[in-house]
Amino acid sequence: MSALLSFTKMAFAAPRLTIALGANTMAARAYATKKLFIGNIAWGTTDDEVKEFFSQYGELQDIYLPKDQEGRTKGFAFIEMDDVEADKAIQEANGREFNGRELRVDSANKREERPRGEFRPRRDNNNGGGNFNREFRPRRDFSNNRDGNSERSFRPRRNNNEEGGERSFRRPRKDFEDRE
DNA sequence: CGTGAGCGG
Repeated sequence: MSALLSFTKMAFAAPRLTIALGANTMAARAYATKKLFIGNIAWGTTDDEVKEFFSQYGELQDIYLPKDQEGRTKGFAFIEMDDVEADKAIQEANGREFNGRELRVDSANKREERPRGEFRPRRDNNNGGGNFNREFRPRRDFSNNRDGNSERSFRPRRNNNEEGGERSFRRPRKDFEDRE
């Protein structure tokens, strides 16, 4: 009984092992890191702001935010940090407001982890529901002029606009008057 | 771009 008690006491009293890292922290990065995808970032957000925001969950091993020519964020970022801290960041930072926008924090595994050339739909904004079922609409068939003759189905409309009485005046052929 | 769903080097 007492042995069991002491065991549980030890288990619960086990101090959080704090490994005193030496000079090079990078070499001591024995634990896994995780990359996070941060979405819905406000336009004017900078690297330091993102870094500062997520440093409260742990030390950032990497941070990258794509920007356009004017230096503004494209709206998302990638950070890399310790695994458990990254999970903590997902739990706590996802949905939190940052610069007026609700952040979306999730693990990032889409671009470079894509195994084979899977089909990646670009922005399909045809139905705003967010589902990517691309309804394929066959475009109009203009292929019936492949023989190049007069079998085309499209005929240019005659110009019948009589705006202000000034219809398109067609000059009479002088050949007739001169000839006859 | 009176931008706002997404996944970088």
